[in-house]
Parts: sequence; structure tokens; C-alpha cells
Amino acid sequence: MAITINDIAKKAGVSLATVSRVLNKSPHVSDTARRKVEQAIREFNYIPSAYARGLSRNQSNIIGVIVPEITNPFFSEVITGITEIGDKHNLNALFFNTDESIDKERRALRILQEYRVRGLIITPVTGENRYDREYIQLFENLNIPIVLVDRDIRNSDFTGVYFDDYAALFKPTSLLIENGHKDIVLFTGNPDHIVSKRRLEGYCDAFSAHQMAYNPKNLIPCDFSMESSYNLTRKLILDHNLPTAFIGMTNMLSLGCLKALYEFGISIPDEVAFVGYDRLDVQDVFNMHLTLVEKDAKEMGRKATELLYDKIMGKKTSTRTILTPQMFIRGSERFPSSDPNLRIF
Amino acid sequence: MAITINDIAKKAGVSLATVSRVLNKSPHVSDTARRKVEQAIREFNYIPSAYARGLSRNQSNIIGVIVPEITNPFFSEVITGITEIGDKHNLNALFFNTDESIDKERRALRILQEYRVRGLIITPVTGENRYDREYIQLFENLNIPIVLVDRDIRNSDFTGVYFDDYAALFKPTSLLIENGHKDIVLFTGNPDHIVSKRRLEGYCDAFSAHQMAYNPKNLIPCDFSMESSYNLTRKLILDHNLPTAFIGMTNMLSLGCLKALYEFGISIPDEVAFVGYDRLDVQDVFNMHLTLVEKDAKEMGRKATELLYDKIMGKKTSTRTILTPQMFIRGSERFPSSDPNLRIF
DNA sequence: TTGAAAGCGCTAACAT
DNA sequence: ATGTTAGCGCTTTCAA
Repeated sequence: MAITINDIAKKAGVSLATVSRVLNKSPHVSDTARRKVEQAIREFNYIPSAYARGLSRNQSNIIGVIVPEITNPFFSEVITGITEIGDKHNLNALFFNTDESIDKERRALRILQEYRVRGLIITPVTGENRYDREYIQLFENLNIPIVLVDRDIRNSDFTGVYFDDYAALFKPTSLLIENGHKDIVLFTGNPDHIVSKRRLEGYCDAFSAHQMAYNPKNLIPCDFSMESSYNLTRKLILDHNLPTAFIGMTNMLSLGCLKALYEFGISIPDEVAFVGYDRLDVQDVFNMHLTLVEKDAKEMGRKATELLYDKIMGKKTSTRTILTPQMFIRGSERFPSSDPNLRIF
Repeated sequence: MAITINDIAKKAGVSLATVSRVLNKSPHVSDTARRKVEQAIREFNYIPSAYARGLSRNQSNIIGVIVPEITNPFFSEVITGITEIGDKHNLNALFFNTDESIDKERRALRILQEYRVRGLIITPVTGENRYDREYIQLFENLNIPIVLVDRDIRNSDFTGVYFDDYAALFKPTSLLIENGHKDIVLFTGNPDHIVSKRRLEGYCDAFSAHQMAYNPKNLIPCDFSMESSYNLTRKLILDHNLPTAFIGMTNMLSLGCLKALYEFGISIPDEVAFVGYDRLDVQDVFNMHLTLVEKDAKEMGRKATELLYDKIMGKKTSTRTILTPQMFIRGSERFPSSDPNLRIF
């Protein structure tokens, strides 16, 4: 059995209450007592039990973090932001990866409850029937502070941190239009998804704002995987239905699209233009001159954690925090053949 | 205050011992009792406290996982492997990211001890004085099963899962030599690092095996960052000291090197050849015909977790498990100008 | 099959 | 400033 507070008390010749005080940095301890206790702790290599402490305090200093896809660089960046701020406030994060499975999400929530976590930062899975009253209940029943990240839960009023999805599509779509594009393909993901909706609105409004109509055929539903946009882009190529520009609505959708273009040797922007939403590793590594509307994932993690901390501390916080992604114009948006010398790949 | 086992017992009209038995799936409970208890649990939405349970059992079903760099795709893949097997054995993982900081590593270990974790999977930070007796003690003092991942701790005999680093460099170096290369630059990382050492040996032995001598100038020490290999490659280019081939010894070192080559428009393999060790996202996405010796990170995570589970269950396990990375020859290894049509970028 | 009761290691209220 | 003591919510003997 491990060393307990009792052993320390005995060794130091004080009561266990005094040891507890030293442990919790109470000021009401004499220097002599403190020294003796600290000495004993060191000697015995004593480490307090989180369980005993948690039980008697009936709370932890753990926060739950649930992400849908840890291998997505966006989320691993978010996580670094979360731990950065978590460390600062002495909150440990218990991570769960759901792989977009609602089942895994449920299990994660269950475990977090068992651990009586102080709060929860979550990007909920995307899925059909996730907007039921029942789904929202799941979270409300937790009865702990919650901060949503990047994905909203419809009809709920949880605190959340989001990017301005409307602007994120409005800006690049406008840019493309102003470069002469009319035929702009957008892989929409599931268009019923709330995030998709805002982005779609941005796309459509950009056309209206320029007194133009978009071609509904260019809005292509898909799931959110790289696989999906890869196959759809391939199909467009094989059917000779290439537009003059693509918009990648997420990093995964962008990658799939780029992969297909690259595979067929279709160069950007000589033959087709491309702009994407969300940072892309390939851009970071190769400076491929891809025009991107970039999200600062780490900042999102930081912000979410600060908000959660405030809520835990009982502060009132705003319901929605909107971060503005910035557009970096690098060349890939140009109209085909407008500059045959600029070749991204 | 939350619902406790007592509330359930009262509601169900049984003793708390019976409730506990139901919770723990003990067979010695009558069907009637079980039904009543389960009913009460559902009604009250009762969730047992991990703290109370942990305290009375004096152990958890948590394993600690410490990685040095969660944004490195290699480690996020490892993590998915770990959770996959962890789920299977009902082990929850408490993750920590050290950012290669020994200080953060220490803090993580401390917290894991507070939580009385059942075992630990760790990739220790790289660092100068990490081979001291004192460092090893740190881990031995934990007194729990430990599995090392990808990085050894010298002079220790912890169980670990590694890739065959020797072969990982021997094979591609030989390949390059057989393609006519003599002037092969290798960024070695810290050559005192045990992992680097094995890889270096592979490089050197490949030359001996072909009755050739390598040029010591081509072994370039650096730290393990992308930044580092980027700058060094840049320097070689600017100094007109380009070799005929580069070997990327890690994914980060590869990326830095590729970035510099791309930036200067130096094409592979027309002007210089390249082979790397470890998978590269750019290859996955763009099929860039990069010849790589690829590690299966997910498999490594799985294997490590299985080993840890065995150790927790008291089984004897082998000390070192060596996974063999596979070499995929895709074209980037060819001797410059041997095929001017093959242009990777 | 069930229940009573001790105890896991700590905190916090109270007393001194 | 320090000690005593009563829990915190559960598991686990032991007895019935």
C-alpha cells in the first residue's frame, strides 16, 4: 500500500490536519511544522491520492475535452491551445476522441461524469439526429459548465467559440468572382448541418452582392471526408465538367480536391483556381501559394479554455464568441490562364 | 450534492451492498433485486463516483499516456492506436503532451501518480541529461508497468516498442548507393541520441557493405525540428554545396529539407534525390512519388497498449518489440538527370 | 442471496 | 497554530 498522509504525520510528529494544511498551502502553519512535514514528504516520496482528495472535496480539477478526430491537425492544434491555458489555471484535461461516433461520445461523457469533471470542452460529432431535444438533454444533464468548439448545437444556448463561417465563405467567393469566376464548385458537406448552412449563405450572398446568380449544380453535397471530395473532384474531371474554380470548405475537403487535381496534373491556377477555408499543412510546408481563409485553431483552444475557466469560476460569459479567420491571398485564386507563369503545382 | 449509492439503495429497498453488487455485475444478486436497483439507477440518473471507487479499491482503470508532441502526425496516430486497444480492455487514457519539455514531463508523471494509474505509455522527451541514473529512477519509482514508445532510455530495461532504426537507414542508404549516389547528406539530429546512433550505424554500414566510404561532412548534426533541417538545407543550397541525395531521418527533418528544396525550385529527382524515414502527409495527399521507409504509427500504439495490458495483468512480456518499417520505392531516389521526365515537384 | 460495518486517504469544521 | 473528528461514496469482508 502506498504512503498516506498518516505516515507523514507520524514521521513529522504532527497531526494529519497539519500535513493537510501544508499540502494545501494553508498559511496557518508554523515554519517548524512546515519544514518537518516537507522533509517527511520528501523522504517518503509521498504523493497524495487524487481519489481521497476528490472524494472529500467532492470535486476535481479535471476538465473533459472531447474532439471528433485527433488526427485532424485542426483539432490537435486546438488541444495544444487548451492545455496551454489549462496548465495556467491548474486544470488537467481528460481527452477523448470520438471518431465522429456518437456512441464513443456517449461513453466519453459517461466517464467524465464518473470523474466529476469541473467542465467540458467539446466539439460534438456531426450526425443526423443530433439535434433532438434528447441530444441536448444529454449535455444539460451534465450540470457542469460547457464550452462548444467550432460546432454549434442547434436550438441550444451553450457557450461556444466559433469562426465566422459566413465571412469565411463570403470573402473568398467574392474574391473569386472579382477575378472573373462564375463557375465555382463548392463541396458543401451535409447542407443541413448548421455549420455548412452559414458557409453556404456566405457563398450565395457573395453572388448576390455582385449581382450574379450561382449555378445550383455547383453546390455539391458530400460527407466531410477527404475521400469524399477526392472522388467527387475526380468525377468532375473524368466527366469533363471542370469548373473554373473550387472552394474547399474544410481542410479535409480541400485536401481531397487538391489530391485529385494533382493526380491528373491539372495545375493551379493555370487550369483551375482554388481557395480553401482552414489552414493546410501543405501550404505551411511548401508555400504553395494557396489562397486560404485561415483559422487559428490554437487560439480557439485557448479562448474556449478561458471561457470555461470563467464559467467554472462563476463568471458570466458571452454565449457566442466569434473568431474571425483571416484571408491570405497568395495567387491560387486567379482566373485560369490569366498568368501562365504562376504555377502552384 | 449528487445522487449516491445510498439514495439508490433506499429507493430500491435494498442495502447499499446489493447496489454495489449490481454495479459490479456480481452474480450473487437475485433477479428481483437487480431489476429494482437498475430501475432506481435509471430513474435517478445515477452515476457512480470514480473517486469513491478509486479510493476504496485503491486503484483506477486509467493508464497514463505521455507524448512529446501531439501536433506531430506520428504521435496523433500512435494515440489512435492506443485508444483503440484501451477501449477494448476498458482502460481510459489520461494524455499529456510534453512539448519536449522535461519539466512538463515531470508534472505529468506527478499527476499520473496522484491518479494511481495502472500503467504508463510514454515517449520520453529527448534531451541532454536524460540518461542519468536519476532520470531512470523517476520512472522506476512509479512502480507501475511502463511501456516505452519509439524512444529508448539508455541503460534501462523497460519494455518498449521500437522501429528497426538500423534497417530503416541501411535500406534507403543502400538503395541510393545502388542508384549511383555517393554524396548523400544526412541530418543526424543529436548524434549522441540513442535513436540517432542506430540510424547512423545503418547509414555507415550501408557504405561499408558496398565497399565505399562516406564523406563525414555529409553527416550534419542538428536538432530535431523542421526549422533546423530547413535552414541547413538552405545553407547548402546557398553555398552551392548541394549533394546528389538527401536522407530525411525523421518526418520533421524531411519536411524542412523538402521545404527548402521546393522554395528554391530544386526539383526531385532531376536535380537532387530524396528518401525519407517515416510517413509524410504530403505523400499521402499528393502521391509525390517520394521514396519512404514508413512507420506504422497506429500499429505501434496498438502494440504498446497490448504489451501494457499484459504487464498489468501480470503476464511476462518481452523487453523489446521491434517493428519493421517498410520501404516504398516510388522514384525520388533516382540519380539526378537519370530520368528528366520524372519530376516530383 | 443479502445486510452490517469497517475502512480506503483525505478535507474541513470545530475545538483547543 | 495545531489537533480531533466526522464525513466524502464506495468496496469488501464477515455474518446471517
